[in-house]
Amino acid sequence: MDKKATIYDIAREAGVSTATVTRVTSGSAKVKSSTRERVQRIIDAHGYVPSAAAHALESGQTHTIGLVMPSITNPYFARIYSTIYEEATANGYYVWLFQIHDNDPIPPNLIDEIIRRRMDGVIFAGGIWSMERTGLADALTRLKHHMPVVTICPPTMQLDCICIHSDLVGCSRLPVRHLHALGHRRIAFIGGSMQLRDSSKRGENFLQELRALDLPDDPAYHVNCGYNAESGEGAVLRMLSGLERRRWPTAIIAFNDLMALGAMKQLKNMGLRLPQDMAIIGCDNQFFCSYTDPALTTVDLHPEELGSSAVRELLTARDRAHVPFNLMREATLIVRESCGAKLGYRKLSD
Amino acid sequence: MDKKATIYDIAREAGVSTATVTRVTSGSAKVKSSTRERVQRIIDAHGYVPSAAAHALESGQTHTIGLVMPSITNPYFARIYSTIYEEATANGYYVWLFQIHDNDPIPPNLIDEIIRRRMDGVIFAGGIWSMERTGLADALTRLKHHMPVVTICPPTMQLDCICIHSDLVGCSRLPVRHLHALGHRRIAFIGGSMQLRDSSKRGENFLQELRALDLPDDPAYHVNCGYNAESGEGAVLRMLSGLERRRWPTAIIAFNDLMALGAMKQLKNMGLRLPQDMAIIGCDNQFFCSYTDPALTTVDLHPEELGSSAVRELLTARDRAHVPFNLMREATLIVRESCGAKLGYRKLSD
DNA sequence: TTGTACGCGTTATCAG
DNA sequence: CTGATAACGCGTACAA
Repeated sequence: MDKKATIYDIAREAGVSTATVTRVTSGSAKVKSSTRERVQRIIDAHGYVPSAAAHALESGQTHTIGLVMPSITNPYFARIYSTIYEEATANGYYVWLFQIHDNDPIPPNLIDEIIRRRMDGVIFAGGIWSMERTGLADALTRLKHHMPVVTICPPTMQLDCICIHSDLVGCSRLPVRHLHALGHRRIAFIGGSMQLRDSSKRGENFLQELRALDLPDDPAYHVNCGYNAESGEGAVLRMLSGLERRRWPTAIIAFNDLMALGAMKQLKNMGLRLPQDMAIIGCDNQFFCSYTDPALTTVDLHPEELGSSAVRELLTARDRAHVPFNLMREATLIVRESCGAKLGYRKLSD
Repeated sequence: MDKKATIYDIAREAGVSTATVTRVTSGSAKVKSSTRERVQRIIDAHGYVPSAAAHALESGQTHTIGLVMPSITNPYFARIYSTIYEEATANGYYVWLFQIHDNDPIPPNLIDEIIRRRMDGVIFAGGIWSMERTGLADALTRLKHHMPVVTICPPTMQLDCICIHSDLVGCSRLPVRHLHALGHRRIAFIGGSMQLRDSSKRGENFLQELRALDLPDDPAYHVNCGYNAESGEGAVLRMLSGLERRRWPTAIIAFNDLMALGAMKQLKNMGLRLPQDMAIIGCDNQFFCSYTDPALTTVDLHPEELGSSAVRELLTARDRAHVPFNLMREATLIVRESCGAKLGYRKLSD
């Protein structure tokens, strides 16, 4: 951590101009090979590396894209981050991750920071619940003034930017149809922070699907809560203990796999056998789905593809006119054992 | 994305000098309040935010710390990242995450990038397996020339920097003693990429613990493999199918919870009851441990505390002489149900 | 309380 | 092939 050499030091020591040093470091222009070697030797001796700040100042580019999302402690977001990182790196960009907390407003100085750093673009990713976040719309508006913005979220708000999202309809339809085909009639839905019948696309779609199949649309079957394993436990407990046994649902669709995990634990604690007494479906196809007992049937939203598309759209956004648009990736049902489909199990329509 | 206003534009439009604009944005020095308001109005109108690059160039500080670690797709690292992020943010620093791939050498241009960006410090975190990574020592040496470096890893290599690590002895001792106290005598160890009896502290400690308790130290009980759930499945299958049933271990210690998860699945597939037929202990105390069936007994290495300590040490490193040292956080055994301790279950010493 | 002028480290342009 | 020099945007002495 001695005082670091600058391009001037290198130039002076090598007896050349700074321009020539740049020519060597950037590798591009023609330099007599003897000069190049001499300069390179000095560079190596000092461990000289050009400063990104000075370069950014001069070029106006930082080769950095910002990524704003909830904690990667949630493995769904970890997957999105990872894929964005890979795609960006492959294109010569670096990703800078900023975390926001669920239910908290977007910190205004976070937005400032992204602008201050003059990033070349930003991706906002967040589940449906965060889209109603205080300050989101303002944040995007400010950001859009400075750089291209891509969001990974349901197109429920008019965000006026490129929006890449998963298949919210399929995400509700697939599990409902699957359960219906297996003979289930009383199907419950737990999780999310949405108000069903209100703003949430996901909830709306679930209800719509139920109605399309002529299934009971009992408010007692909808538990509105968080989206982690603990909420899953609580949701099941609250729902079932508030219901006579004969009115219990025979299947539960969870907002995500985390909730399903909690729900399964609670159901087992209550002495229910899975999938015989209760079928369950999660969402996200997380790594642990194959390892639950029974293995969890779930919906894959293909977050990896959302992430890499987001990067590609962002990186090409500069060359296009600003035309906001939406892109959707279809959902896929991953059938495992938590509904009994593979056991040939079929619920009596009781 | 119009051309962005610079401090000059603001100054000109407000009829003041750039110095005054700085005084307003930095909020510090005395400015006549009428001037301040006028300038601020122009700033707001343009959405002007000073450039970090220019600032960094001028101040020599980026308020950025780099973090290099394996994919946060592994929830253990996700936890470390999150806590580092929080601690850094609380101190006015931002964290820039760089991912390295297991078993790959450290990409040299990654190191260049960190130096180029003139970060104020770097934290290297990585499990024991990555410490033998090609190029790690070189990378650290280069980096140390430019900025303070803190590593979160076992102090097995002479890295000559501040090293924060978890309790590798306790991490082996705790589970072995626990199982021993429950009556287990044949204890196996799966996972990691280490060569037991060789470089790995973790493996060494396990063997040492076995010997201290006079337990059989059978090479067939040590399966060297990866460290994810799939490896756990494979390890169990390979180990048990290579052994007559009467020689099977009665307990398995897994390198981490991921492996334990896979192991449990495989054990159940083979028709074993947990914990009656096989006890199992993981490591890391990940969120899913409470949700496995049976709930997984594990060791908590307190990665959160490692992370926040790392940040604190890094941020104060500049003010101290360069004295490399090690810091250790003790491990804790988290007893759940996968060994039967809570059921009062006690293995016959067969 | 405000303004002037220079340095921060690079790259690009233009001239040689 | 190489060198001089002007930006790039900001903060900070120093002066007024």
